[in-house]
Amino acid sequence: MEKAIEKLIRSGRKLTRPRLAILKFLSHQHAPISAQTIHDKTGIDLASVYRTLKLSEELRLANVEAMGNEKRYCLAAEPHHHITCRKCGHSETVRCNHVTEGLGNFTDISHQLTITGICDKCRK
Amino acid sequence: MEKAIEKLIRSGRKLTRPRLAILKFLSHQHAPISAQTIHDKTGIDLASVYRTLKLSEELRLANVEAMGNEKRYCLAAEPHHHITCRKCGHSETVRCNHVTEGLGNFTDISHQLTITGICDKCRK
DNA sequence: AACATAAATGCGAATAATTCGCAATTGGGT
DNA sequence: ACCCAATTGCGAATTATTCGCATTTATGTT
Repeated sequence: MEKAIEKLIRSGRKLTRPRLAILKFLSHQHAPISAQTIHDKTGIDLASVYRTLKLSEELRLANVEAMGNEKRYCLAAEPHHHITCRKCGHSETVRCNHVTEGLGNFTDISHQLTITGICDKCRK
Repeated sequence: MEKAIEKLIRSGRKLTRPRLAILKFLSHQHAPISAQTIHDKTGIDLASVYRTLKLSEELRLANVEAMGNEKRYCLAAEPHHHITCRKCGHSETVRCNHVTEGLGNFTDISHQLTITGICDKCRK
């Protein structure tokens, strides 16, 4: 989380109470989480949650994935992804060696790997 | 595309005109595309486009990624992903060896890798 | 080849997700 | 402690996605 806060400040933004609360909250999650849920759990205004998440995406403090019809976020800290059960939603962590240098004609690479499967509890 | 059609039929669904048109349209894209765009270009009713895309996601005929605030789809044909420029949106294809067998406690794996970067044209 | 019928479409209306506008507040420098 | 641009919170607006239902259409059967 420290890294995210640093980046935020280095970008010239203010480290506000809501932003800190959201980053802190995100840092405690073990699975990607939606704006609505962050709002529900932290009480921070939904529009502000969206603004912070959008900013976090831009500054790449957080990664996003499409789950159902909402976006879910997690801190882009250590190289990792999640694998999520398509039946029950249970998530586990998957380590990964991020590619960050270059790929083809592209530089400044960022990536998000969304993995789904069926977990052992759901496998009948 | 043939593979997608096969899967669709094997699932017991009808191979309808709109579904075929959408799959065909998707198969011609070189970058993931939104429901709205499919509707615009094919004239198929937006609700039907959504229904077909949702079904395609469920049957895993197509992969989805979150781009901006809409979902974008591409056929889940040969193992590949896209890398997209965060400035201009330009996409290129990235080959990949899909993991499909098992990962941790999970089976029946599906994954979607969303990669962004800055393309050479945008790199000043 | 026409028939029956469950599945799918198209349309309009509803809901959910996300963003906007603006007055009030606040973090970070001086 | 003061200033001021950045940010918040709220409500209203948009945009994305889904629903309900009458009509149409694939597909199996005669």
